[in-house]
Amino acid sequence: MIENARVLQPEFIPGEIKHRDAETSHLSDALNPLLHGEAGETSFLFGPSGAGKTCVAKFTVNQLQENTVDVESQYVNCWENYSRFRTLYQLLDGIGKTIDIHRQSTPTDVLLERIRDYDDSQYVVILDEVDQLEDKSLLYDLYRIPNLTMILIANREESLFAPLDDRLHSRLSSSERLHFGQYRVDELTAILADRVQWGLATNAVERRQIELIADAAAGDARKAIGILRTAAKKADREGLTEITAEIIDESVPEAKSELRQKNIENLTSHQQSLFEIIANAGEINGKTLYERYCETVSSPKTKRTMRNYLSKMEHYNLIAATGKTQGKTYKSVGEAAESTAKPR
DNA sequence: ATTCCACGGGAAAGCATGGACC
DNA sequence: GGTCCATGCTTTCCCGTGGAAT
Repeated sequence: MIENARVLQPEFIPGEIKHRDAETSHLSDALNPLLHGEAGETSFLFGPSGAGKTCVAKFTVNQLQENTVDVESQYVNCWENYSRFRTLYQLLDGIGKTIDIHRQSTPTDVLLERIRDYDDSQYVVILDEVDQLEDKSLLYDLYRIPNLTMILIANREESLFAPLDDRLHSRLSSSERLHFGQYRVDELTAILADRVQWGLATNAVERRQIELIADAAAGDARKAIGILRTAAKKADREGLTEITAEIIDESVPEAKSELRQKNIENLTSHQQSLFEIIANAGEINGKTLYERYCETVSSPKTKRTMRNYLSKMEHYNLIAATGKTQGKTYKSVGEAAESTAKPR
């Protein structure tokens, strides 16, 4: 059934973008100076997840690079590279200047300097999930590099601007800001239909079933494609030639837990046992959680460290914390908590 | 009003790693 | 090779804050 798995991957960028014409042309205007060898304007892309921000950014930059030679580009996910060093390292990687820097024994200043020294060509940089960046002053440093153009992506405008200091605030306030809304069901359906056409065998799924998926995704394109991918794989496994409504029904929660399982595997063993305790308890307060954790693990970390872990897990949306101070309790996110928290 | 204690930020110690030097 | 040093990352220590219990 699956003929081209690549187009079902979350990072796939199609050759044309549907239902984001205004955003795409707006961003492409901001990048226009690059066609004449000058730096583009700093742009901000805001909007909920799965609204096409990353896709539009990558697509527009790709398009730009097809029309001009002397532009380098790099995409950095600041969620994964949240430290100043890691982000800078990725940026250097984009211009092939990481040789002899693999080691950590290089001060971050040197990395920044090396980017600053680079003036072979214009450099476009997409910083995704930029609100996750620990040290926001990096944006200020990057902003001051003449031939560097930044495209900054974040979920909510406030979450990015609130922690910025005045100096950066005033610099960036004049930048281009693009707000993305959620996709409507018919828009998602069109996006999915394309993927179906490119990636699946003909007649593998009916229009009505595509709408079903679009509806279940609640405006989130990434989620929609995830469900489609899961459903197609499932149908393949079961030897079906068509994706039925039943398959889709089963795939919706599966697609969700797939991502979740991935996140869980990224945790250290200590974090995993914490997660299991929370999942099994349903809801638990900090004190008893720490007590049980100490019983479970052979050499437990400090209470303070546990809190660090917990905030990280909250960050990953694996658990949710409610209440403040004394009354604060933790619980795992999602219904199928017990089934996903299998010991390893 | 007072005490208690969880929370979370910042400083500092500890750890792993790779480079320079001998 | 062996030793020391620099660096980023992780963990711990320390402490102010503020809500809850007494």
